[in-house]
Parts: sequence; C-alpha cells; structure tokens
Amino acid sequence: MIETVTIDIQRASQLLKLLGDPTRLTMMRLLKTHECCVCEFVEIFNMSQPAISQHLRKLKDIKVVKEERRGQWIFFSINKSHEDYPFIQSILEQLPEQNESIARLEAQGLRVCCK
Amino acid sequence: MIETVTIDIQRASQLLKLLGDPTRLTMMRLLKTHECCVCEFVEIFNMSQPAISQHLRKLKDIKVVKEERRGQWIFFSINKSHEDYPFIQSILEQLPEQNESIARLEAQGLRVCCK
DNA sequence: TCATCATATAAGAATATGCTTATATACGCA
DNA sequence: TGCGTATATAAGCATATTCTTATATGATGA
Repeated sequence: MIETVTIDIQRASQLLKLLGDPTRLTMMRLLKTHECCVCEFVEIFNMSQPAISQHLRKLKDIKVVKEERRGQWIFFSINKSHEDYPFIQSILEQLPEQNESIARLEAQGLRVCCK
Repeated sequence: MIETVTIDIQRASQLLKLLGDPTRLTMMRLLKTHECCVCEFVEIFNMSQPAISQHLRKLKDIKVVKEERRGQWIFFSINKSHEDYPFIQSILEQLPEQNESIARLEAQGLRVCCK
C-alpha cells in the first residue's frame, strides 16, 4: 500500500499564498538551484532593497528559506529540512529554470557578489 | 529525452495566489472528487452565499472550474481541459481528502441538493 | 402570472499587501 | 575609530482582498 504524502490544507494555503507572488515565486525558483544574496535579487528584479528584503522576510518567517551570513553578505537558500519541503519542491520543479537571470548577473560582473 | 512540463512563472503565481486561500483551496480539493453547487458550499464553509459566490467567480474567471446549470442549481466542477490542469492537479493530489465535509452534508440531508 | 428558491452582482467597509522613503544595524577595512 | 557597504526595520500610502448588506436575475411550480 502506497502512502501518499499529504499536507494540511491550512498550511498548504498559507504556503501557496506566499508563492502566489511573482517575485517570491521567482526567488524560490532561483534559490532551488542557486544561493543568492539580497543585492543580487535587487539587480535581478530591478527592485528596491527594502522591497526585496521584505519579500525575503516573509519567506524566512515561515522558514522556507534560511540565511547564512558570510562577511557583509547574507546568502539565502532553500530550507530543505522544512516539513513541507516536498510540497514546495513539487511546485518549483514545474517552473522553468531562471538561468538567464543568473547569466545576466554574471555578464554584468555582479554575481558572487556585489563588487 | 524526457520533456518536463513547465508552466510560465507569471501564470503559475496567478494560480497559486488563487489557491492560496483556505476556502478556495478546499473548494478545489472538494471539486477534485465531487461536483458541488453553491448552496452546498454555503453549508460546508458556513459562509454567506455572496461570499461563496465571489470565491467561485474568481475560480471561474481564470477557468479552473466550470459550471453547469441543472434546473435551479448550478453545479461546479474542475475544468480538466485547462491548460494548467496538470499543475493544479499536482497540487491538489497532495491535499487530504475532504470527505468528512461531504459526509456531514449527506448526514444532514443537504446533499444533492438543497432540499 | 406570482411566489419562492438558487445564484449573481453591486456597493461599501475593514483589513491585508506591497511598495515607498527614512533610518537603524552589522560587518569589513583603512 | 570611523567610513562605506549590505541588509533590516519602521512608518506611511496606494491598492487589493474579502467580507457584509442590499438587490437583481433566472428557474420552478402553484
């Protein structure tokens, strides 16, 4: 008998609500394959630093991302230990890669990081 | 070579935003296995008829559900022809069944429909 | 045709969301 | 120690969301 993993509907709707924003969803898709810091997101989304910071805070609040300071930068990554990581992952893997964003950053010399 | 189905990030975030509400998400999970009419939802969610109607309208607007009038009732069901149905389905199938809601309705004699 | 039931729509109010600008904090380096 | 860079937080504002109440529409059946 196969046990299908399920997620409580309240928690699921909370997660979907957070992912239901193009900026945050793209962030999550990017973080699926790349660690990024705030200033990189600022470039990628062409959005103000506080706006980016506030989006990241929401993702941090429900612990779907984690942060790690390295020198003056804070790198974000997906929290693979999150109870609902399989659910999140199943969504993200259906989204197209966002490699152009990263490539553009690198072309501009703005990747890894924030010179 | 396996072609993974992907969905545009803008469309995905729009869908996730709509599913990111506990009422609408539960509706969709219910509709996955049962056709329902408005008055049934009113009972299930213990919510006003206009509130239910407005939630359904949002789901209808992006065509993830369809409606069919039968007599005085309008039955809703999931639109399996929707371009993004696989995406939606992949989310819904991770959610627990909502059979208790239906069972409760039937116990009250309020199912199929609205006597 | 009229009354009733199921549903939709409109308008308004309370709250939530997502920016903005200004400022605070934390680190690295001279 | 003091300055510059990276990031966070606070306050305010515009807009979006989700109810509410009131009313309109559409079908049924006497």
